[in-house]
Amino acid sequence: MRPRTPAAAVEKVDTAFLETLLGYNARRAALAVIEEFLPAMAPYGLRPVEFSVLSLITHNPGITSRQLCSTLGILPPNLVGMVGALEKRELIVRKPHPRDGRAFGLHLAPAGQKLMRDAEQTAATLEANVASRLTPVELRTLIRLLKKVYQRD
Amino acid sequence: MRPRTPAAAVEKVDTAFLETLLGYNARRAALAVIEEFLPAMAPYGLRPVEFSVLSLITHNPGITSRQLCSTLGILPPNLVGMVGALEKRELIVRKPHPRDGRAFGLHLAPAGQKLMRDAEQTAATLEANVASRLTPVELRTLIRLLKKVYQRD
DNA sequence: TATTGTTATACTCTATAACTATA
DNA sequence: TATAGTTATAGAGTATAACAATA
Repeated sequence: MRPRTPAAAVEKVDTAFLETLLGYNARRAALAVIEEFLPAMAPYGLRPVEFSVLSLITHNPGITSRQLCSTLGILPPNLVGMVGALEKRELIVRKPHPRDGRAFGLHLAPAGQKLMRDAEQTAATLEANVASRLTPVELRTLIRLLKKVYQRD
Repeated sequence: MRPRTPAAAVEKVDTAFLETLLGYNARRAALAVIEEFLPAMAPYGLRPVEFSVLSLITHNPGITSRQLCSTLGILPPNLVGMVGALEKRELIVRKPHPRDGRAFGLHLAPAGQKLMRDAEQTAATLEANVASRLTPVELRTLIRLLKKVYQRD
């Protein structure tokens, strides 16, 4: 047996094991994309979750808070302040729900419509930039496989 | 033009646009995997980041806090408490760095070695379960593409 | 009885500024 | 002058319990 060098320094960090784990890689990739998303959405005053909420309202006018929560995995108490703030900024309006007196239907206000036209365009452009590290086929494959991971059947 | 139904209810939420965005899909997939990771690591008293830290120390004995931070994207002030707690649990030990008097080399203590043998085995098994939603080829492809996204060149 | 929206609150995670000791 | 580790602290994100109004 060769005597071990005591307390040797690490020159290059070996991440081989962590890189075999899907969770590690998915989290690092998500953080890398969000890191670019943050400054791109800052001019609109939107953080990622706020963008997601407004995007769902855009494509689902009349959606309720409850539906937003279950779709995005947000807890109801944590959505209250966000919806309130978006309403205060006059980006959305709350209308009575047609069939459920407890709920409100959320709709884009005119300012919100204008904002989201630009913001979704910016998001799509950003997507193209991030995707430039991949071929179009690779990006489609990546998104398809990610969906298989999180879409429970 | 057909008159719009005012304030109609949303029956099924349309997530088509968000699902075109890599960041949205990567975040959802990462959360889905971590959701399974949490209870699997709970018996070891490890949260995801603590597992990552211990795994890096396992495969890089003598690694410094600074190297852990830059590898995992953690800020130094947020690592101090974690390293202190792991040391207090006698999972790791800090030894003087051989060449840098400011730094410490982090090493697994005997209890940490035993814990990580089991924990990394559990992580690998969990990986196989999550991966059962994908074929082996799909999993390899997915991890390769995720690395392309977050590994800056 | 169950659900929607809400308040209050606590806990975790992440971020910034400033200090010390060593390089 | 720059860097490793640290302290204190602030902010963002996420969690549970409990309530009023409505289903």
